[in-house]
Amino acid sequence: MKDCTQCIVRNRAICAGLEPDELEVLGQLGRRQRVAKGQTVVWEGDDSVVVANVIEGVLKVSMSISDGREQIVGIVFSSDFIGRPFGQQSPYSVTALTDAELCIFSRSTFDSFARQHPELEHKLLRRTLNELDRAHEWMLLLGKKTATERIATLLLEMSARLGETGCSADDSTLDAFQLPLDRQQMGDVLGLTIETVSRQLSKLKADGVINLPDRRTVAIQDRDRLQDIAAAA
Amino acid sequence: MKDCTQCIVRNRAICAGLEPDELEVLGQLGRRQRVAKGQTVVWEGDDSVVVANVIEGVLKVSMSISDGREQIVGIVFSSDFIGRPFGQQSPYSVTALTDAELCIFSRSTFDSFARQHPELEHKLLRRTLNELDRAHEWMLLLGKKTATERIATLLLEMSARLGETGCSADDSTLDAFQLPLDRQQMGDVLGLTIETVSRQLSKLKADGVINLPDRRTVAIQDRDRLQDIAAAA
DNA sequence: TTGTTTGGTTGATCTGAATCAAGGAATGTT
DNA sequence: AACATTCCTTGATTCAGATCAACCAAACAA
Repeated sequence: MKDCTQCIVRNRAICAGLEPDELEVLGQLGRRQRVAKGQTVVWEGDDSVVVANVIEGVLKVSMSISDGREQIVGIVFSSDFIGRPFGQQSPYSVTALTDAELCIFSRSTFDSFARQHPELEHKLLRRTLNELDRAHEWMLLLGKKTATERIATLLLEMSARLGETGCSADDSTLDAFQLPLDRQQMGDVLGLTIETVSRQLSKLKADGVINLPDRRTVAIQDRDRLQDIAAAA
Repeated sequence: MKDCTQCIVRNRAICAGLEPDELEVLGQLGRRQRVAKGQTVVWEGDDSVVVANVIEGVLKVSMSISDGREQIVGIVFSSDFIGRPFGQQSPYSVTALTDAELCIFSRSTFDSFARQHPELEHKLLRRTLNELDRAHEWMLLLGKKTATERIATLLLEMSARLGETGCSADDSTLDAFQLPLDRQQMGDVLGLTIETVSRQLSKLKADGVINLPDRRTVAIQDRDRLQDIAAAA
């Protein structure tokens, strides 16, 4: 990798806060890699050989049962971190939902660099704590929410996360956006089938809460109502 | 607190690995506190004022929806860490399932101590990564597993975690143990109702996979079969 | 243009778990 | 011992979401 100082996720990824000389060293350890939509970069159960920063694109983190049932346990965006540091095996797979660009490190190399740079470990800790919070939210959704509530929650979450740019000012929650997920994947995040997802979306559209100009785009028409539905109010 | 070096979770809690002088300082910052079964030590949505190590006992970590639906998102045992460091608010409640003893720190005090002790943050990071792995496992369970599979998974998990003592040698998965949860709480962990939990337990008993000598105790009769059920094999 | 494929919708039916409803068995109280 | 109370089990019924089954529409290929 040439120059981390020019990286577009420089201020949002875990590398933020490193001193120029440290960044220089880290830059030498990583390499940029493009991955095509659909490509899997980490396999569940395999040795955890790489970790990475997401520079561009959206990826899914998923786990599955032997008979093929799959649960998406996370969706990762630009500037997020992927992979399982400090662990022998990766408990999940990571697959690109869109074409993506990553900044990849060998896991063991990254581990030892991190151990020598407390600031980096601190960033990673905060990030992991946030992810854990999100996982807990999702457990509440999967354990207790109805299909409508789940769909509403997902749409609001996607709207918020696709709107995050890191530039504090315009962390505008988007009212119209492209879903990086197809219906099957939405089902796999929400613990629902493709048909239920489709029906619930149609219902929200019929009720005037959202609009669906085409397969992949969602336009939120009545955010307050969507929020009420998501919160079961 | 008098003397951390005598603490029974000394070698398993995040304080493990601190130098004697650091441990001395940390000891001054914390205080021991007993909590009775049923008592809540952290409230969802409140300012995150305390964090703690669990010295003795079992606690639940839970989140809820305004209408009262509750999901248990974690169960915490002796030597585990509770609370949300580096965060303004606690996203969950923590409630004692048995009488318990904690080693409590003010959150802000703990945060700054941690920032000055990379070794501690590293321990906390590893612990948080493990918890995240467990949360992901549970998302798979909540999103995709059947009632029987969920019960089987819970019993195996409780057997394993109650068996962990930190002494590497006897991390024996227990074949008989006392559940720290009642039926309602089992339902709240598994995303099931009390009736379904009861029926599935009765079924496993009828099939000779487990025995239920009394309300709270479980004896695993056929661990292989239980594992097959949990893994959907 | 006409197939073909892929992804999405909608309808009909089924089913696993929820809900509703009684009891029963421990545990605690007077 | 008699009575609550709490917790659990079991049965009957219902229902939200799964499954099964067509069909539709956009994207692509020939």
